[in-house]
Amino acid sequence: MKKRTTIADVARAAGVSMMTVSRAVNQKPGLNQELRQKILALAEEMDYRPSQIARGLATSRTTTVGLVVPDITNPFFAEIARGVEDVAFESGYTVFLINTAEDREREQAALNSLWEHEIDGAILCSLRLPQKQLSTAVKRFPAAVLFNRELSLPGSNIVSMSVNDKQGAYEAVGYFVRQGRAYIAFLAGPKNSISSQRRLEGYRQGLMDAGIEYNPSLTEYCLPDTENGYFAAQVLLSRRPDIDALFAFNDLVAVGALRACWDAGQSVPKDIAIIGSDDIPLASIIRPQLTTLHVNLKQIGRTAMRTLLEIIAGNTSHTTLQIEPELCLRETT
Amino acid sequence: MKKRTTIADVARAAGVSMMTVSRAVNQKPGLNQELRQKILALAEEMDYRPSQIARGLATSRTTTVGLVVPDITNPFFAEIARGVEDVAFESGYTVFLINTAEDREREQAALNSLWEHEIDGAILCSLRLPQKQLSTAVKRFPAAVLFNRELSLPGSNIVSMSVNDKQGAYEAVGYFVRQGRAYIAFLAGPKNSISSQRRLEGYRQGLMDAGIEYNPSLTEYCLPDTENGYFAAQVLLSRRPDIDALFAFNDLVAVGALRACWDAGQSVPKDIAIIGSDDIPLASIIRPQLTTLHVNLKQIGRTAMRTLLEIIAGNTSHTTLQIEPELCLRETT
DNA sequence: TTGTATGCGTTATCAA
DNA sequence: TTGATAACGCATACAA
Repeated sequence: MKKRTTIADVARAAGVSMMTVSRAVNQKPGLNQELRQKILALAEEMDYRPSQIARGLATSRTTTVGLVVPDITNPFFAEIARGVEDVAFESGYTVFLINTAEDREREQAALNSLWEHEIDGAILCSLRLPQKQLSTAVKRFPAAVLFNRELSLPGSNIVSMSVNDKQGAYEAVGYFVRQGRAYIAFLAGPKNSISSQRRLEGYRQGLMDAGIEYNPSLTEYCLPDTENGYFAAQVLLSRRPDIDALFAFNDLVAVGALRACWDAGQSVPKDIAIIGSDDIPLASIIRPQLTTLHVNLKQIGRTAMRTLLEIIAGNTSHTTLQIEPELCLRETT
Repeated sequence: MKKRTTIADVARAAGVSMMTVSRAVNQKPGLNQELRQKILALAEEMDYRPSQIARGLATSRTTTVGLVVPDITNPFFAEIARGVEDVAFESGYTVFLINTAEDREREQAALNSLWEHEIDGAILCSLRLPQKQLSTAVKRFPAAVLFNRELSLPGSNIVSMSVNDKQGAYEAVGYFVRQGRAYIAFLAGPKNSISSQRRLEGYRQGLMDAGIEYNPSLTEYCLPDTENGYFAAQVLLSRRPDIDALFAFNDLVAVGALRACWDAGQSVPKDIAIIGSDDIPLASIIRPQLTTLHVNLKQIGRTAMRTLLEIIAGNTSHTTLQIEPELCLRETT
């Protein structure tokens, strides 16, 4: 590894002071044009790159942000991450990625780590941490965007972004009801997930408005992947063979459920209709294509990062953002 | 945002010098046991966390690593990223994630950015940058692991990890031949991909050893996703309706090809057999399940990060690592 | 328009 | 076993 060229090296070579080099490099005004050009050329030639570490210490801005997700192998978060990183990159920011694996201790550790690294802001997705711990952790950051998790705090450096899960679930149930389905099951995802709780609300509301009584035996929790969706659906189907519709926590779970229906000899959508959530790429790759609640995930990521940049810049326009899912009809309903 | 507690604050509160606090916090020897405990308790109580920025400036170690991938949305890289991050997290490292979108300028910018942030090491996946630029960029890092890209350099701070793409392709072709297939096509992925070139070699070698002449009209390049795999397969099928086997750059492309076969009225595997690459989760989710070249992606990520840590620690055990893919027979052959 | 002094929070080095 | 001082590379505040 080569030793870094420092601002002092460039200054010496150019026969000027460090400050002059600093001004040239940072596009600051108050500096002769040709001198600026000369310094810039020299810096380029000497392969000079400012140390963000030193700069961070001097300015307490690090041009880094943190992105915390449960699991980057979940396409839902991968899409969001891509959107976040795209905008960050365009804006000169670098993003720390941390997976929490749905584990609270890891969440806490992630937050601590990001804090130690003095990030300029954080985008926190689907955190499970209790309100109090989350609150104190978030307050340490100059800026934060919370995705799928509310947090009412004084101060304008936090904004919450959420998918309207309740409304989405409500619409899914409504669609089933209009199809004449009567035994509507809910594969609820992780029990401590906020999204799951919200969808349960929408699900129950939907049933109620249709005059159907809520029955807990039609709800089953599971980890949000295909395999666990499959098992949970099996449990559901053996407990309640009369199920004729199934709303799933996400598309991964929905696909698992689809397999379970097949293996149980049920035809989809004839015997059982299925609606997933999120519209990840998989939803339109598999056959039958999955009816699902569509949201533009990459766009959500982009918006989250843009919002974070606004907070950092001190122009917080809003304190909460709601994304409305859209029922996308395909072949499983 | 609260102001950070510094080591000076703790030192003042404890009535000792900053160095003593530093020694306590960093588990360094030469310090009275009860004093150490007292300081640690105080630090905890005062919510003190060392600034990695300041520490980085003082030690020129930042406990950060960079991970560069073409696209985190591609499950292949998401799985690897998860493995990398898991090990990094266990080891107290935080990882910068950057997507290059298969774009050389972005690759170069990514490498520059990571360098500015003075990462301790980098894991670079499937870079497209020309040898020379890659070489000078990589030399700036204290340590680097190159995945699916060779680079022979003096110095022992670089190791290359590769999937044996050539062998994998060779085996896929061999399997087709043993099945009695004669018109074996290759959906080659991105033209400037190293993996693609290697697989082409294995593909040609496989044909040659079977006494089949290589014909360029049976090879088609495409971006490595399902949609582009679909289109490329259509091109292939209309140009050569006699195709009876198809080896794909990756599973995403293979699934696209599967659809194209169906839409062309071809039955899989009866009329056309398909073998994918990588064995991403999708491969066993779709029906028919995809025959593919299996590699343990998460494990690759873990190994990459462990290797990087070894280099950083100065115990480089090897300079190249080869991963052997394993033909995993499922329902498309 | 350019330069000088100072500090950011931490650790290395040397001294006590 | 503990502490004082310098240094890491850069930018801010102020001076020339």
